[in-house]
Amino acid sequence: MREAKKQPGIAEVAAAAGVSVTTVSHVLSGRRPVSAATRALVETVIKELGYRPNPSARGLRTQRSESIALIVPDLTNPFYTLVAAGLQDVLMESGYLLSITDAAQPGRALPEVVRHVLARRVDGIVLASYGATDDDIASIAETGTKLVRLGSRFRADFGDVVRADDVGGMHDVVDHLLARGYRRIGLVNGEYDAQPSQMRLEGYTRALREAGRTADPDLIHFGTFSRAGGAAGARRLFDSAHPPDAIVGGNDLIAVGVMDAARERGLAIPRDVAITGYDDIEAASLVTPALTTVHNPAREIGRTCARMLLDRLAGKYDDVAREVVLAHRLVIRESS
Amino acid sequence: MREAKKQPGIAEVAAAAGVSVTTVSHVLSGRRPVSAATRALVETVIKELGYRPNPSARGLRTQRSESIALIVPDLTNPFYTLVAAGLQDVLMESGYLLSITDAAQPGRALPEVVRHVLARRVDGIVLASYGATDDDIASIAETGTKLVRLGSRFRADFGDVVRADDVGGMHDVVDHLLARGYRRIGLVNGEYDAQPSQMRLEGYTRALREAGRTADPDLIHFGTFSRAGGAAGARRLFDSAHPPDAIVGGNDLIAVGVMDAARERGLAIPRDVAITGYDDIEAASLVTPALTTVHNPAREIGRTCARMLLDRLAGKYDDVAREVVLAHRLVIRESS
DNA sequence: CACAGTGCGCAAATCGATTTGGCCGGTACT
DNA sequence: AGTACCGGCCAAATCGATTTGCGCACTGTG
Repeated sequence: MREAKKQPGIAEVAAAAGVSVTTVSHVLSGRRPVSAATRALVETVIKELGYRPNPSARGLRTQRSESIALIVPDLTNPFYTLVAAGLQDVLMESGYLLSITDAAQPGRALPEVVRHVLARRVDGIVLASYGATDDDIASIAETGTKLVRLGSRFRADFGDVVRADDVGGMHDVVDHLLARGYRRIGLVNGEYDAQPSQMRLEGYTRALREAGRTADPDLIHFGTFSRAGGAAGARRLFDSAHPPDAIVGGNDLIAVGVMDAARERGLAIPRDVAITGYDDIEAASLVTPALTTVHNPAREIGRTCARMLLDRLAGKYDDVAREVVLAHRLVIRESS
Repeated sequence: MREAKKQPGIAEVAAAAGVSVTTVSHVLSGRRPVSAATRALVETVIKELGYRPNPSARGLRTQRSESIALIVPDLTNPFYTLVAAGLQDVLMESGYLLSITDAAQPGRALPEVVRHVLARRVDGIVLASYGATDDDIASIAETGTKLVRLGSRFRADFGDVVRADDVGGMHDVVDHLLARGYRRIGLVNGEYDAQPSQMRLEGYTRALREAGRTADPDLIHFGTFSRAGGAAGARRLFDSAHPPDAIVGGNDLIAVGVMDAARERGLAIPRDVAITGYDDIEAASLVTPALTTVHNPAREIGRTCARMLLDRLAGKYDDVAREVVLAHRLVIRESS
C-alpha cells in the first residue's frame, strides 16, 4: 500500500499556469471565452499535474451529482443486467456514474431503495421495478429528480417511459402457436399487478379474440416472474380439467419453470405441449429444447433510457413527458 | 412532472429547532456529546422536515464520497451479478452507494474504466477484472483509493484479496472424474493470463499428478471465459490425435460451449464425453444434461469484499494487506 | 467562597469548485 | 475624436456541510 499523493486542486493549476482559478474553470467549462493561447497553456498544465476536478466541490456548487441510479426488481435476471450495460454504454462517455440497486432482498424493498438513492442526491433514476406505488413515484417527483420508467404504463405526470411493445410481442407468440395448430393455449404469467404482466396478458387475449377464440380463465395463471413461479403455475394448468397443449410463459424464467413441470409429468416438448418464453435471455438458447421466445432489445432499452435522462438533465423537452416504444422480434426455436 | 420542492439544509433544521448548526451536526455525527433533550428535539425536527445531509457538501469537507465501485470484466456473467448483489447487501445498510462497471466493451477497457471511477473519487474499488496490469493497480494506489481484488494472486503491496479456493475446487472435479473412470481428461480454460485460469490449471495438473498420471499438453486449451470460447476450444480437443473422454471447462459458460461442440460431433454426454464447469451459475442447472460444476459462493464473496472495504475505510488493520479464501463445493449433476 | 473541572453549545474557518460583476485595453462605428 | 462595445481576465461570493477553539453555566471540592 503506497502512500496517497495529494491530488492537485484548481488553485495549484492556476498558480502553475500563472492565471486565476476563474480562467481555469472557464477553460474547463467553456462557459466564457478564453484566448487560444491561455487555453492551450492551461490544458497542458492540467495534463501535467493530472488534475481532476473534485466532484463533491463541483456538485456542491452546481447542485448536481452527475450520477444516476438504476433500480431493478432483480439483478440476477439477465434482462436487467443487459439494460444496465446499455445504460453504461451511454453514461460513461458523459462522465456520469451509474449506480445499480436491486429491490429483491428482504429489508431492501422498493421504498427503502428509493430513499437510499434520493438521499444520495442522484440526478436521475431509471426505475424498472414494477411494484412501484404512487407514493414511491411521488417521493421521487417532489425532490425534482428526473425519472425514466421502464416497461410501465405511461402517465404524463410520472415522467418518461421506455418500454417494448409487449402487447404486440405476445400477440405474435400466440399467433405463431395458433398457426402451428395448437388449440388450448395457456398463460403462466408474472405478478398480477406488474405492468409487463398486464400488457402480455392483453396481447394474449387479443390474439385469441382476433382468431375467433376466447381465453379460458382456467388456463391463465398469475405468479411470479421466476423459474419457481413458472413451475408452480404450470403444475396447476396441467392438473386442470382440460389441460393445455401449449403454454406461453410471461418471461423466459417462467418458461424454464414450465419446462421443469412438463418434465416432471413426462410430457414431451413440443409434441405434448409447446412452451414459449419472453425476453430472449441467454438461457433461452441453452435449454433443451431451445426456447421459442420474443427478443427484447434490452441493451437498446438501456441506451434509450440513458439518452432520455441526459436530454432531460440538459433541459430539453421542457416538461412534456414522452413515451418510447421499442420494437420486438419473435424468435422461433425448438420448443413450439 | 410536479415542481421541485427545495430540500431543507442544515441551517433550516437548526433554526427550526432553535439551536446552532453545529449542534445539529453533532447529533448527526455523534462526535461530541449533546444533551438528551436537545438531541431528541433536533431529531424530531429532522424527521419532520425530511432533512437529508447533502452528500456533496459532506464529501467536500470530509474528503469522502461514501461510494465504492465494482469493476467486472463482464456484467452479463451471472457470477459477477451475484457478487454485485452481495456487495449491495452490505453496502446499502451502511449508506454507501455502489456503482458497477464492466470493462467488456470496445472503448471501455480497463484503464478507461479505472480513470472514470477515480475521477469520481470513489472511496474504494472492488476489482474483479483479471486483465488488470501493474499500471492499473498503481494508478489506483497512488490516489489512496482502497482496493480489494477478486480472485487474483495476493501481493502485499496491491491491497486485500478475496478469492475462492480455485485450486482445490478444480482438484475435486478432476478427482471426481478419475473416480468415475474417465482417463483422458482435457481442459478448456479461459484467458491464459487470467488468475482464475492459472489457479484452475494448477488444480487440474496437481490432481492428475497425485493420481500418478501426467497432463497431456494436447488436451489443454486456453481461450476466453465464454460460451464461444468453450466451443472453439472443445473442437480443437475433439480433433486431436487422441480425443479426450472428459473435458473440464474453466467455467460454466465454457462448459456450455463445450456441450455445443459435443452436440455438433454427435457425442453423447456423459457416455461419450463427460463435461464439467465451474462457478455453478443458474444456467448450469438449466442445460441438458445438467452440468456438474463447482459451486462458487459468489454472493458471499461479494459480502466479504464489502466488509473488508468498509473495515479498511474505517481505518482498521492499518496497512497490512489481507487475503481471504472462501470454501468451494463440488456439485455433481448429470454431465459426468 | 473561590477554583478547577466538565458538559454543552456557538461562531467562524474550511473543503474545492462555479459563477457573477467589474476592470482594462482595443476595435468599430458615427 | 468620442462613444459604445467586446473579448479576456480577475476577485470575491457562494454552495452546505464538518470541525475547532472558546465561552458559559453548573457541579463538586478544599
